[in-house]
Amino acid sequence: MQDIFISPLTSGLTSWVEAFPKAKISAMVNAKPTKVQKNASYMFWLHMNEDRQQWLTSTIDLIQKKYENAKIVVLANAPNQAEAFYAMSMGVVAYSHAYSPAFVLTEIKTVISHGGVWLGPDLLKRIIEVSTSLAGNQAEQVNQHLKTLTKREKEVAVEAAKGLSNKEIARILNITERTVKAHLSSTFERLGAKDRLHLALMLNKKA
Amino acid sequence: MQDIFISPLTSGLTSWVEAFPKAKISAMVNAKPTKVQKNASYMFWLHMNEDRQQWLTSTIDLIQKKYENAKIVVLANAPNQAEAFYAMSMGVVAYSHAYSPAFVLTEIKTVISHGGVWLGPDLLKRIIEVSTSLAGNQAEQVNQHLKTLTKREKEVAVEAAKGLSNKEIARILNITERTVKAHLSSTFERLGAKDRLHLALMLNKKA
DNA sequence: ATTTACCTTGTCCTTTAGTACAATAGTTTT
DNA sequence: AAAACTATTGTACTAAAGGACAAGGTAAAT
Repeated sequence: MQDIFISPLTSGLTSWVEAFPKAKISAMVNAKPTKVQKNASYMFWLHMNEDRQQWLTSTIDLIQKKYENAKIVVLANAPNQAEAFYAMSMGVVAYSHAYSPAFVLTEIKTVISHGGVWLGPDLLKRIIEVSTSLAGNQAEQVNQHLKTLTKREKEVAVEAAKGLSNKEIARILNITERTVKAHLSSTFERLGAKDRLHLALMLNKKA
Repeated sequence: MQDIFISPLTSGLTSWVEAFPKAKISAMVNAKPTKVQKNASYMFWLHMNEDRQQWLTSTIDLIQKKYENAKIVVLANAPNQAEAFYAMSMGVVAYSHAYSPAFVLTEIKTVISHGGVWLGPDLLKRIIEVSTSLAGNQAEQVNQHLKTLTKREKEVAVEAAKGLSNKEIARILNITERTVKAHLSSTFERLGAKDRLHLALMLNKKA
């Protein structure tokens, strides 16, 4: 696998060289690669200075168009979360500090070449925090709530949380509006919700 | 670093043995370790069968209490996202399939021992999708909605979306309850919301 | 100067929501 | 078998919510 560092620097950082002595370093991606072997695989290490999101976007686009299956890693001078998210959403498979020591770089390469994705511990931790409080765990938390309810209460609760009125809920569950109220009342009590709006907020929670 | 596999199996899977021939395998964590060297570092590989969340929780707790700085990895027979999130939130530093090939296990160990955190590509991809679509997009969409409202309507709307009653909103905005209703009514019309619950769902949307 | 958009508040009325107090009947647990 | 939990529905009442109709005041745009 051929490593190519794209950086404004004329010579690579020492850690890069240490990790990958045979890597190429160039200022920009060769749009018309002279010899793109069929089975050759490329790993691009994009050196990211601040305020180059424009450049990042177009460069990644270019690489993805010209080089099939190329792995793209972003090395940021000043890593930041938003940029990392952005890069990953474009298909970048690793995001790390430009001054990461050599062993981290080789580690990254190991992970990447096995089809993995690499993020520094801090970032990953942050992502996990974010996601656990959001989507992933959301289902969990909702379940946590719902599991304290009886079967029927659950059914009523989820409909109510969608914004349906008691009458509508009654119709689709084929019970009386009064019964809906009964289930909702006990639901409120069990979950400590003040009313259906709070219930909805609990079950649609994003925090 | 001493590797300890905690599993109901009497002998480890072949990939485990291949990756770590010198690892110990035991059915449970030794609560009172006979010889916990000061500087010894331990890596626990918890083999997770389905429906053992209880066990997982208590085991992780136990390890964290008895072994300082121990790294904990979960190997799941049937990996699933919710469980992964849960485990990571408890401080587990890697989560993977129990039948991961040996090279993945060593890869995990490499990453972990350098202070990293390891997740399989699928899971990580999912996490990234989730976080980007949430953290980023959500605010956008809400703004989209809010910007069609007047200043005052906005203020009322956000309070209503939190679950406050008209009376409460009136108090904090220092206006009459009637005025709150007026703002809400026009808000409903502008945003096409049926009532305050729908408004809340719109403004708290997680998509 | 006139129109337009906001903010404010009033009264009146209808519809929902939610609770209190009860009751019947099936299921599960102890 | 008795106790506890669940599902169902009734009547009645209180309190919000939301709309209809109306109107006075301010500020900006035409």
